[in-house]
Amino acid sequence: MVMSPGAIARYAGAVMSRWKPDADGRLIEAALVLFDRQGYEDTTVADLAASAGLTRRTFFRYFSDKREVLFSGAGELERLWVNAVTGAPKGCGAMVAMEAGFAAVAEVFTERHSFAKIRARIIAANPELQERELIKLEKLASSVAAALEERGIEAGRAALAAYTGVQIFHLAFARWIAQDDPGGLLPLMHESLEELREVLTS
Amino acid sequence: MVMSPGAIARYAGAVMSRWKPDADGRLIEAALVLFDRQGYEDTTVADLAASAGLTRRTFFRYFSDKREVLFSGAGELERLWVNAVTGAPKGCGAMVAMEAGFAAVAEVFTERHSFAKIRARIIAANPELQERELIKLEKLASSVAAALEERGIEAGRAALAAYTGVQIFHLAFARWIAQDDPGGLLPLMHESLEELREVLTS
DNA sequence: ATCCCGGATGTCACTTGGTGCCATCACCCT
DNA sequence: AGGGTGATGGCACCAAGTGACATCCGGGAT
Repeated sequence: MVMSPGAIARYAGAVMSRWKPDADGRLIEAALVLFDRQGYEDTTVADLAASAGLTRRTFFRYFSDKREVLFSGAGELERLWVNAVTGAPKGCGAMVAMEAGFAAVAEVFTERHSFAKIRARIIAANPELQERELIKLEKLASSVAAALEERGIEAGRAALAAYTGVQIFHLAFARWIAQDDPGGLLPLMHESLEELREVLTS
Repeated sequence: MVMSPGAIARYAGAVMSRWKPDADGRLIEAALVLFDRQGYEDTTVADLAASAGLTRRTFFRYFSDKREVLFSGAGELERLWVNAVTGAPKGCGAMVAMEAGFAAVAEVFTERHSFAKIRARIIAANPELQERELIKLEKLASSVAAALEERGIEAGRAALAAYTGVQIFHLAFARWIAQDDPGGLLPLMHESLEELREVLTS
């Protein structure tokens, strides 16, 4: 299981507090287990909260809604990608800067292949969750586009590069989930991008 | 206002029935007006139903949920695009077949510019509606990909062409909404696609 | 030691979206 | 005349969110 920021902080020598530590992490863990076992629809927020030793009201203090418990990692992903784009070698083109994000993202996912598989299975089984996933990708693309603009790339080209890059990531991620090699995400992204270049120019 | 299928059928010589005709059309109309005037969140389904002379329960017989009342056209859009792809000249490449869809889609939207503007304003103001829009585009892309496969195009290339085409449509549509020329959608789509080719190969 | 403050949690009431079930009631067909 | 049909209304109910307030313990200030 991936540790939440809170979990790490408390693990690192914090004193025993009044409440069991890592409430958000426990909620995420409960969600993964229960959603996968009995389905998203058939799991109530009260179920999740009880499984984590909390109440409904407290769940909504950590996550703005029931779907969000599966998407807490989206912010981190966005930060990673944006930083990679921002830190790409000065003067390189839009797509090259974009691809710097590929590497950063692929690396962080290699240790989470089995986690990602379960999560993907849950999401694939429910349209509400797919909607949330799509809007997270949209947000990601728009942030990456902003990072490209920051590098002096014209807005239109930045948007095209960013949205296409995220689209490629999405597709490659789906292929990566469907296979068994946890390290194969980066090559899949590059292959997909090459394939797109081919399709567009043929 | 765009007439719903029911409205057209009844308009074409149907006899007076027990109920006021075009219930779904009235609900859509009410949604456009009320969502725009007082916001999506601050409009209840009961408000919409009352405005159309119906009850909450009846609303949910026409639309599976509150968001869906703004997306009844998605099916028609998908049919149009898929038919265009299927009917494209035999033997032409993936992207050329895709672009046949561009023309079909652009044409149907030229008469709905002001409608589309209002609708876009409503959607832009609410994340729930943006999510629904994104999943409709996803569904559109996947159907177009299937239509491309039907033409003998390999699955991977079909997916890339379809998702990219829909992405381009999405971007061009946003630009079209932001301007005043109701006929300019098709050129915008082609320009955006050309721009993408340039970004990808530079 | 006492007091107070702050922050994480619990409790409760309430609105709204969404659904299942049954009643109604005009129209149509035989 | 009578029965079927289909769109609608009414009602009860569950689950997702939300706002307001109470609680309760640890830590710091006096």
